[in-house]
Amino acid sequence: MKITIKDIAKEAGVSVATVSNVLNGTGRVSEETAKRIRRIIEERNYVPSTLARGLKNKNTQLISVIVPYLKKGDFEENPFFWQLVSGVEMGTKDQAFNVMLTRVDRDDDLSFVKRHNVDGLIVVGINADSALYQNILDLKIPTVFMDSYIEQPGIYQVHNDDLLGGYLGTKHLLSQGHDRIVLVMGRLADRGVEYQRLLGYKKALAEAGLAYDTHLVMENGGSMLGGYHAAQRITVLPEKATAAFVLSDIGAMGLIKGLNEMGKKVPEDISVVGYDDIFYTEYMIPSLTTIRQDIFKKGMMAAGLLLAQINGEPVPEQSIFLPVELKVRASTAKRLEKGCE
Amino acid sequence: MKITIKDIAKEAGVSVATVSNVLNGTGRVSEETAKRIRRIIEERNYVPSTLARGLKNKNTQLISVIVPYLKKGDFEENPFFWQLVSGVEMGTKDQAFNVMLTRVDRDDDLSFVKRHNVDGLIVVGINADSALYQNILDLKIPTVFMDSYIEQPGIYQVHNDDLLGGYLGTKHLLSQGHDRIVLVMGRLADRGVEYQRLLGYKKALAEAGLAYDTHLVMENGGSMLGGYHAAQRITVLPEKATAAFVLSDIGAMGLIKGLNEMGKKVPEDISVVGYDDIFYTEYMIPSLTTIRQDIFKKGMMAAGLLLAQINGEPVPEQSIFLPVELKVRASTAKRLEKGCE
DNA sequence: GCAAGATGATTAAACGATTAAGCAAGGTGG
DNA sequence: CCACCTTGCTTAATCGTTTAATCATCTTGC
Repeated sequence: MKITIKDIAKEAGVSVATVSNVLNGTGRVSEETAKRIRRIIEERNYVPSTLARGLKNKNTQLISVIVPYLKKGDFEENPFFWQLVSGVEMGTKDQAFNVMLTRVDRDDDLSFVKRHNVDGLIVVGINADSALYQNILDLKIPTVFMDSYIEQPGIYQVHNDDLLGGYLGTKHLLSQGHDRIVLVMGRLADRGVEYQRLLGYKKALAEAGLAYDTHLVMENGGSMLGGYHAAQRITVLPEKATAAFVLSDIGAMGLIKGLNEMGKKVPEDISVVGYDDIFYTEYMIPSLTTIRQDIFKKGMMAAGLLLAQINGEPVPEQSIFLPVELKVRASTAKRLEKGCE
Repeated sequence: MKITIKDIAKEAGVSVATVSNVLNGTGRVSEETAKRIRRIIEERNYVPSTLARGLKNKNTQLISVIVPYLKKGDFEENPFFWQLVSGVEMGTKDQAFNVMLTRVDRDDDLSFVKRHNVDGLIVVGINADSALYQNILDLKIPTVFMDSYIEQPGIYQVHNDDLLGGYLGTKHLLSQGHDRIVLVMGRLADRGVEYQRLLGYKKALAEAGLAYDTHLVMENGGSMLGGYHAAQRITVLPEKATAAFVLSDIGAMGLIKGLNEMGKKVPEDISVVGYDDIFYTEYMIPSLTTIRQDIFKKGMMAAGLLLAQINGEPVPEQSIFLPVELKVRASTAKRLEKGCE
């Protein structure tokens, strides 16, 4: 049977109010009494219940990370999320907050937020035009969006500089002499992370005086399987391409696998750049040139931003942009003359 | 301001007890009143607070998954955990339970369990001889251990048949003509998953009439970096080995990378078998022969077992063993005559 | 026509904390 | 010496829900 504040009070010969006061450092309690109570708390290994506390105070020291399902009932394989969630968990650790992990589908209900009186939300990769987005806003609790590029004011957000990422990846390939660069992405949209990266891609092309060719942009390549299928599409292109920029590392992995099976060598025949720098890119064969974002750190930052909001601390920045970095590895190489046209 | 049971009661013109009764289906409420109350609940979008409910009932519809840190402050990169946690989350979904994710270090305190009145625990990969294990047992709440091979009776556990896995992997290599098979593992112990797999390895060797050679067993190869370093150790072996069985896929990936850098071809020069069948093994180059365990399903089973316990349902099996399966892919091949001695 | 049982509701205590308000005892100033 | 302030505690209400106990009506059987 769990030990409560009453037990402590009884043993110390004081009222529960006094115990509560030493617990919260409020009110006037003599040092002598306080010491005695603290000793008993220690001895009895008493931990106040957040349930009872939360009922009174309207806070639960619980935040929830909301991660979308890829497809109904299908789980998102991208290790990206694991790193992110690990970061969030890390970011809450020293503040005695705990993390609830919730995977939601587009039309899932969010009643768990009310039910559990969750203090705040970290939402990953939700499009601003989805019904889910509105449902989340309607909850009216502290929320941080990650990788959402929401334009509405007053929204707390954390992202990386995705436009720069798209630019750097493309620039790198251009600098190696590639001028027909396939862009493999998940879904072509007019917003969101992939859109930003697309803008970066276009910017780099424009700077190099190259035209933006929609034939080179391939959708449904965000997953490993999607990237794999993109390999075929690349090889049947009317005009040969010598490089591909895949907007996710897992997609890049799939693509390289597919190219391999079709007898194309990476990077000799075709260079590939990924995106994210998930944990194993260095160990791929060939190791993957990619745009690094510090995913773990991003999770920690989001947690920090959320907790500050919850604790009512002044939070100046409403939108945090973290840097990205080009990691050049073995999957990209100078365009060989033999390879062209 | 959150809407409470009182608001519903007032609007329906009844007492809160009546509302509570229709909420819980207990007590006698006329169909007419019940219908009216349900309508109002629907309209007002009322969700009862688990906080208040839990305070009275001693349950919170919250379970916690406890995942160990690899090192202090360092996050465990293995996507294994993500699949597992996803499985657990999936397994709780239809029962309105939520999942708290907690990464704990050996000496971390578990007070969050008491604080949040967590209903149950799913614990991954904790050794039975650790202090953490005792601390968890001392909490005296429903718990399911995964991959722990605890011999104490009365403990609920879920694992795969790791001995069989070790056996199948080794047998496969033997059947391809390899007779010096390196075993790369995390830590040599006398218990736990790796020990079981080691037993399987030994069993297969014994059946083939081969001696168990401790020089072939390499520790600290559980991580990607560990596997990478094992490559060197393998190549300097006094008597050449033509195959390696790595007890984790990420270790195998590291090993293959290492071998590659040392000019050794997989599988031509050396065959490699992994363990787990994490999501990308098929996309590795070469694709990885491995022992498949259905990690997602394991998570779901663990959740099911835990919830049954929490709900007081009769749970006959205290230890669930899930099958494993050998997935033969491209990282293993027949031993070439040129390769021996 | 009346006791007894059903039916459908209400009242009130309880869960484990917090916190405003109250109160007793000792100290201080005029 | 008395009013008043401190100090250190207690009392009691409250948070949102459940549930045992109670109660008022209405049926029903005899």
